[in-house]
Order: sequence, then C-alpha cells, then structure tokens
Amino acid sequence: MSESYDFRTIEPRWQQCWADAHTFRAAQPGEPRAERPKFYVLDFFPYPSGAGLHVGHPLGYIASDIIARFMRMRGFNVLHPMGWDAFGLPAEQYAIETGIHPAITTRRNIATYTRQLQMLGLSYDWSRELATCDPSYYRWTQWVFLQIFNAWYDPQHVWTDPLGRTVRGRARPIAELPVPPEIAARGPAAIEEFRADHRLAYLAEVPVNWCPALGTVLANEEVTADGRSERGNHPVFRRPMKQWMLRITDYADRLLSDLEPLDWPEPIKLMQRNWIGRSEGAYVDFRLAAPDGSPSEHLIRVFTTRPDTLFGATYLVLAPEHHLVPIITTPAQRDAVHAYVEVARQKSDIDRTSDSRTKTGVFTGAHAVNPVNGAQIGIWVADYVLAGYGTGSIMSVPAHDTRDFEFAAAFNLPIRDVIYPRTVAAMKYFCDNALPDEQAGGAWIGRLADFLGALHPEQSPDDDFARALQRVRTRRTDPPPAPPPTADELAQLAGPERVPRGAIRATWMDAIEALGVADFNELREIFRTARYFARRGAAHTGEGVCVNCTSDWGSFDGLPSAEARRSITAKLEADDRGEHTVQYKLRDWLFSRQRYWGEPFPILYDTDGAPIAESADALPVTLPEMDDFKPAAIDDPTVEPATPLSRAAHWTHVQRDGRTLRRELNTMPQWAGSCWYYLRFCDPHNDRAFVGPAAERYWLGSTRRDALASPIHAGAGRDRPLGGVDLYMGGAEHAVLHLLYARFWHKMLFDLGLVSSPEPFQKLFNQGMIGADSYRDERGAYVPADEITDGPPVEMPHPDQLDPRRVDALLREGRSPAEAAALARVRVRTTCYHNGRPVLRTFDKMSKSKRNVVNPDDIVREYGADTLRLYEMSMGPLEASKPWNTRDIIGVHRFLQRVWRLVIATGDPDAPSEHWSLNPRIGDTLDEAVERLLHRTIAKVEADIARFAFNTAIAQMIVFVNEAQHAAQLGRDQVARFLQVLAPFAPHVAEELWSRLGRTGLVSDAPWPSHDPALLKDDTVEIAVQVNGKVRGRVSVPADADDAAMVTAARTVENVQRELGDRPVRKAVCVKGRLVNLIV
RNA sequence: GGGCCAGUAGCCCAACGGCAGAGGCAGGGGUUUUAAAAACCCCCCAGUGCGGGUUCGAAUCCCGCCUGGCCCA
Repeated sequence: MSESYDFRTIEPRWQQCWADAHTFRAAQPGEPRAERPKFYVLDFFPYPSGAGLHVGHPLGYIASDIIARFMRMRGFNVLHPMGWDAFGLPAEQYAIETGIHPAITTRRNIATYTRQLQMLGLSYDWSRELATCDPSYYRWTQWVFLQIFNAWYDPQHVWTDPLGRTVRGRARPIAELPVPPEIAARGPAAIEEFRADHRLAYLAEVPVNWCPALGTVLANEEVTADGRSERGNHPVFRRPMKQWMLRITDYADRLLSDLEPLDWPEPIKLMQRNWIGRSEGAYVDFRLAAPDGSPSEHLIRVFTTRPDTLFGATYLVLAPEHHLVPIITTPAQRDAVHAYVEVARQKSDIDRTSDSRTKTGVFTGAHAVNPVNGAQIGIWVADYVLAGYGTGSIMSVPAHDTRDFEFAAAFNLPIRDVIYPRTVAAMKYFCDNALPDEQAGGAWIGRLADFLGALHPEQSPDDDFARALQRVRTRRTDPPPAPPPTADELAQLAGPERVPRGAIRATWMDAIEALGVADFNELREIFRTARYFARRGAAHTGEGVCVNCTSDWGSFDGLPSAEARRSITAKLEADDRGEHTVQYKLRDWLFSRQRYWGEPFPILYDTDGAPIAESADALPVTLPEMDDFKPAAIDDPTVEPATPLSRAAHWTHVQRDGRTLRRELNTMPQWAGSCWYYLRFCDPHNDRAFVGPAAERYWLGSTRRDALASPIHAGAGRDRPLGGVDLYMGGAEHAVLHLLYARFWHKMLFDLGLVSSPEPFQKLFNQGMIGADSYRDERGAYVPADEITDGPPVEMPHPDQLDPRRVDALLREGRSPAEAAALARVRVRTTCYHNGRPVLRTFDKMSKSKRNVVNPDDIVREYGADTLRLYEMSMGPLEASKPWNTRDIIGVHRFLQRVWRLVIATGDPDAPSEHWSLNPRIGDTLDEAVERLLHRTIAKVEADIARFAFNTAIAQMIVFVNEAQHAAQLGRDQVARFLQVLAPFAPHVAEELWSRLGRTGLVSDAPWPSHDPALLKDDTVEIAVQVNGKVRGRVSVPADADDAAMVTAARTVENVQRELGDRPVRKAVCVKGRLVNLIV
C-alpha cells in the first residue's frame, strides 16, 4: 500500500504542464526575458541508434539539466536545446541490417529517444529540436560547405579580430585570391584551376582508408590502430582515390593556440594538441655521393626534429615508396631493394611503425654526404619510415633515436654519440682530465664515483666539473655529504633497471661497474670513439650538451641541445643546405563518403570535370528517394566504387543554362551536421540564414558580462572569454574528432565574418562513463548480471589470466601448452555466484554481449524519473567512471519518500489523493535549528552545483530531510525553500509538493533561495586537542576563541594533562575552530 | 612503450595539509504488521594500495613502485 508518493501519476502530469506552459522556452533577443544574462548549456546531441538509451547515456543530460534549471532559477535566460545527429553510418548501418529505409528507422529511433528523454523530465526547449537529416537543416549544412568551397586561406594576412587580438592567417573569399599573371594569361579555365587548388574544400587524389565491407572510405580517425573500421571492425585498405578534402591543416596553428584559454579539461586539450602534433624541426639537404665518393648535384631532403643530432647521423633511410629509391639503387642491390619494396607495400602503416616489431630494411648501395662533416653515409630503404610523414626520408641518428638505434643494431651500422646528458658528460670530462694516479688500477672507479657524487645537479657544466673534481681531489677524509643520485641520473648512466639504494659512493660505484668496463683506458676509449650509447645498449633521446660536433663546417660542442637545434638550423639556412620548418601530424580532412545516408554535396561537374558550386537558392540539394540504398560492397579493394547515389537515375544529372551537369555522387561524412548544430539552435527556424546575426551574437558572442555573473564559470575561461556555448556537456569519446572539426568550421565561419566568436565551446565538461559489473564463469562466458547472488568468499580460476611463472614451470615439466594454460590460471577471490557457481566480477562498459545493460524505462517504471535522476547524480563525482548498481537505488528513493512525508500527512490510503492534507507539523513558526540547517543546505548545494559536485549536494539534502523529519515544527516557508533547492534535481516531486503546499506558479520558475552567511556558523565548536600530533582529547570552545583561549581550554582536558605530565609545552599550533596541537 | 586519471569500510562514495566519515547500499538487532513488503529506530565495519620523504601534523604535498580505467603508439 504505497500510501502516498505516486510518481507514476505525478511525473507525466508535470511534464505535460511544463510543455503546455512553455516553461523552458528560451527567449530570443528582443523578446521579454532576453534582457537577462544569457546562459547556453548544450549536450552533445546523440545519434539515435536502434537500441535506445541505456542508463549510462542520460548521465550528462541529467547533470546539464540540473545546471540549466539552477541557472534559470538564478535569473538567467537559459538556452538548453536537444536535437539529433541523424545522418551517418550508425543510422545507416542499422537500416542496412534491418532492411528498412534509414529515413524510416531514423524517425522511429528519434521517437524512442524523444520519449525516453522526455520521461526523464529534462528541461529542453523542444521548440528548437532539429535533426541533421532534415532537408531544412542540411540545406544550411550545404550552404556552409559552399562558404568553405568559396574561400581560400591566406596565411600571410595579418588582422585584428573582433576581440582585439592580432591574428596571422585568415580565410578569405576566393574572389580575393591573387592570381599570378602568367596563369591569368592562360584564360578563365586556368584561373579556375588555380582557384580550385586553393579552395578550403578541394578535390584531391589521395591515399585513403578504403573499407570494402562498409563500401566507403573512412577518415584516419575512424580507423582503429590495428587497421580496421571503428564501426563494425571490418578490414581497411590503403588506396588512392579522388576525394573532397578540407584544408584543416591551414588552421593547425590557430586550433592549437586558441586551445589554451578555453575552460576545458586539461586531458582533452592535451589530446587535441597531440592530435595536431606540432613539431618544430628542419629540412636538411644531403648530397648524393658520386661513385667516386665526391658530392654530386643530386639532393636528398630529409625532415628531422633534431637538427642538433646532425653530427651523429650515420646513414639515411628512405621510405619504400620514396621516388628516389629506384633511381639511386645500385645495380648490385636492385633485386634485393625491389623485393623489399614489394613486400612493404602490402603492410599497413601501423604494422610498419609498431615499436614491438623487429626492424627490417635493405641497403641501396648508394651513399650520401653529411653536410655538416662531409662524412659518407649509406642510404637504406626501410619500412619504418613512412612516405606520408615529413619528406618520406630521414637521417638516422642511432645514438639518439630509439628506432634508429634498433635498426643500427640489427644491421651493424655505426652509432656515434653527439649529445650527452650531464652525468655522462661528467664522465667524459673525467676521462679527459684524470691525473695519472687517478687512472691506475682500481683507483679510478672510486675517484669517478666521488666526482659524480660531488656534482651539484642544478649548476651549469664545464667549470663546475672542474671545481667538483678539484673538491674531490683536495679533500682527504670524511667527504661532505652529497645528494644521492636521482633515478634520472642513474638511468642516464646505467639503464633504467637500476634502483638507488645505500650509500652514495657505493651507488655510483655500482652504477659505473654496471657498465662493465675493465679499466680506465677502456672507458676513455669508449668516449674517444663516441660509442658510449652503443656500449650501454640504448639511445639517449633526451636533451643534453653537444659533443663530437666539430668539423670544418662549424663547432657546437658544449652547447645545450635546444640551443644547438637553433644554431645548426640557422647555419644550414645560411648555407642554403636546409631550412627551419614546422610540421604537423594533422592531415587535411577527408570529407567524402561513398554512402547514401548523408548530405549530398551542393556541387556539379561540367564535362571537363571541374567542380561548380550550386547556387545558394537551389539549396537544399535533396537526397533522392531510393529503395536500394545499400553501399556496393566490393571484395576487390582495387575496384573503383560505385556510390549509391550513382544509381539514382533521375537525380544524377541536372540542366543548368542549357548544359547538362553531373552531380557529385559522394555524400558528406557524419561529422558535417554536428560541426555547426550548436549555431542552428540559436535560431532554428530561420529560413533566410543559417543563423541570424543578432541571435548568434546574443547566444554565442563574447560572454564576459554573462560569464562574470555566472556561478558556473571560474578560472581560465573567465578572464579571456572567446565566446561560444557556455557549457558543453558530453563524453570524452569525442575529444578529438567532433570537437576539432567543429572548432575548425567555427574558425572558418569566424574568418568569413559569419560568426562573432573565434571558438564554439567556452567550457567543456566530460561526464564519466557509467559502466556495470559484468560476470563471467570459469569458462569465460558472460552470465546475466541481474541473476547474480552474493555468497561466501571463494577462490576460482581466472577465465583468461595466466601466471607466467607457472606456465614456464609446467612447460619445463613437459606439459603441453594447452595443459599448461589450463593449469596455470591465476586464482582469484570472489563472492559472486550464478546458479550456485562462483563467477568473476569485472567492471565493463554496458553492452548487450556482456549481458549487463540496464534500461532506463525499467528504472523509471519501478522508481520514477526523479529517483533515477537522483541516483545517477549521487553515484559519485560526475567526471568519474563508476559502476551502476541497481541495488543502491532504493537509498535515494527512500529519501524522496521522506521528502514526501515531510510535506504530506500520511492519510487514509483509500481516500482520493486530493483529500490528503499537509503534514500537521507544517505551520507558520520557523524552527530555529531547521532554519540554520536550511541556510547551510542552500549554501552547500549552491556551491556544489557550481563545481559539478552533485553527489555531495544530494548528501546535504538528505541530511536536511533527516533532521527536519524530527523537528516539532516546520515553517511552510522553510519547506518551500527546501523544495526550491530540490527542484533542479528532482523536479517532478518538487513541483507536486510546491503546488500542494499552496504556492503559486511553478517551482521551476521560482528564484533560487538566498542564504544568510551569519547563520552558517555555530557559536561554539568542538576542537581536537593533540599532543605531539596525536589526538588526545576534545574540548568545546567559542567559535571565535583566540589562540590563547584555545590553549587554555585544551590544557583543562584531563587526558591531555596526563599526557603532558610536567613536561613544558615548547610550542602550540592552533587552527581556529579545528584543533590545538601541543608540542613538548 | 608514452601520457592522463584514480586507488579510503563487504560495495558506491565524503573529507580548505588539521578529530578518517557527509550520504547511500549491504549486514545484524529492534518497533510496527496476521504475514511479507515498505517505513522507522539502533548497532556493526576501515586507519586511507605499497615503500620512502617534507611537516608540529599527510588520505591530501613530493619521489619511487603496484593495481585499475581512459587516450595515444
């Protein structure tokens, strides 16, 4: 007899009420309420998959909804929209699997998602709902594409952006592209061709990731590390194909530098930085050596990030695809090189560059001349060098690059030290300067160890070496204590496996002995021949000082490596033998997909194959209706694909000005629609512009005034707002792709004057993943997570973890590998059982195959949306990954029950609900203790919301209710204020009780209650009394007691007196309101 | 292999460098109930992954290691 809290009736009723009253409709500029400060809080919009939501999906939506509702109560004009990322592979793949047209399945899936989201009481402004597959939306996606197509990037253009910043580089209309006279002279076709080469969207024949099973090419980002498609896990092949590309690399520098002021999680920024992958370096030109060894006129240009190691370059490596390979290979080597190149061609990039793989390669027979020292060095072909990176050729410095070292070791190529870290430099110094008696017998080890120990880590080299050596020589006995070597220093010396232990001198001696040199002369010889790293067996890839870097060309010995990079590069440039350059890992964005379910390109082709932009008033180019929308899966990876659109006979050709033009038959990738949807939400029904300028400026313009008023914003983004969405909430899985692409589009639109802010998303928050425990039996089979029972602890063999030592032992015993694997499984403890058999619990993503999916529909049916919202928010920190545990839900549900009973009298369960009366304790008297706690609760919840700590906010509300339950009297106003605090979290029950309390209007429209800071403090506090740091007693003192009063009070504690005895107190540490620490 | 994050009670999680516990679950006992469930009351439970360091004082800061998660290779 659930006598009261009938969430099944309450929740739909209030959802209907909010919809009818347009409670969450955001005011456009010019409308009433738009004069309030604005706040734009956006969720990553979902792609509506066929499976519907599981309980992990709404985590971010609930959190952002609390923020939206809170900010609304704080007086902001809140924009909180929702829409659908409905084009693209997931929707299409689902359609293909079910055989139903994607337009139908998408609509159906959207309906499911909408129902599920509305069921949760999320305060979206549904009047702004959009779907990327809707022609009224993709009309403008196509329009934006045309803006990109009709623009070029001028890297020299220096301008002042609307924020007053000086920016170098800008997208400009294609009409402003200066055309060289010699091209203009060749006529309009030549001009068009020149322009086509400079447009931000351009066609190029490029090697692509072709996935025959999906019938499309994929972006690098959509291909996994092992060369398979991220979606569907199908094999992917490299092949050249003519494709639309977007010039994102032109924006690499700005995408990098504008990242800094954004209020984003640092790991996400880091991932974007790594993805852009800026590296500073130099091109260096090596002359090919003529057969007689003299330098020829032929150049091989290499790219290196470490020009400081140029003196250590002992051979060159070309990628197998490098165009010079067949030209330079000597006749004797021709067959071997040819065979090698053929094999390498078959391998994937990943396969080729994987660190674990043993290095392969073959000598071309040709030599080049090192420009800095004239050394003749061999030229090799090896597949660890990729054609697509840098120049497709490298100089190899085995002493200072791990891969080069491995290659040199495998082929017995010279390894020459040119950079020494400080400790090694010191050893070399010792070798060069040791006195005869310091070289003798075993004496040198001790003296060298003392010397290394005497070095001060921070100071600069050379004369510090001299002084340290002098100190060591002049002291007779009792050497002054030196700091033990740090792990870093030891690693430089002897490899990473050594761990510092024991006395300093002994440690250094051990380290030196680990080098395995027989006597001083051998050590000196190692340094004389520059073979320290060869001897140590590993490259030194870090910084240091230059050694062995002297030739007729120049001397750089003693320079720190960073400085050497600059001066060597500068000298190469001066000699015209190289140039400074910046490289990016980021590649231009491949923008074509050979699929049906995407935006058609607004592009036509004349018979000559030159692309022509559709006119803006011809948009949208609608997707043709097709019964057969499946991609043509081709097993032969070399066959030119026929896209689905090529089969739409009535669509592929159009008449324009009497000419027959062919349409572009590819479609755009899924990312296109999501690159600008946050703009459309600002003005979703505008049919004259993709977004109205006033709406764009209002919602996305520089938000300084609003940000300062906002309790949500603190820190970085606050001082230098670049505008954009105030809070963007979503999972970390889109850290690179979507967020980088959207920033890129936004910057192009910014350059073209179409948006007013340089960045689209001011603050980003990544909610964690909700996983669930999954359970496997001894064989590794998953069992349903909802059928697990607890039991006594027991050990079971792990389904797939082996104890390597036991495996070895068993194999030595002569067991077969299969037997060994069966017997050597690690035993693990478990308390989980399925049908009486022990099972292993692991934390996993929710997925059907792991049998641990929880459907929100079930939870809402059982406990209600408010309970689900509260549970997800109380699970832990929003950003943390955490396991779903259905059993725990009852806790927050009980809390809501208590809230209900706090307000509503437990009446006759059979009476109609409207006859239930308020809890008789509610009156006009304000309970003093409750009032204090209420103020404290308001303050705490407010502060916790601002820092996204919803879990602790809920804990505080539970405290309040648990206390208020026991109060004899409750003020009606106190209850109302508590409901205001509760409302963002559990809006339905708050709304219901608010109305029953007799309040007018909606609690959703009510302001956030204020609190009095004076009421947050207690008059007296209990402080801890420590003696020598250990707690020995407690005493109550007035909250504002000074140090002396606290000490006096502390001394009265009996146990403290006993601890002190008659020892005098040397010092008393006092922390106001917390503790006194008496030191004796 | 590299980077980032995290390890606190049986479980999920709190704790400005200051009394290890806010809250929830589970467990035990009780009240109520024909009974069960629900509800309510009470109780039990760790010294913070391991080893060092800094400090009057460390879960918190620093160094090293171990384990787990995410990202990159």
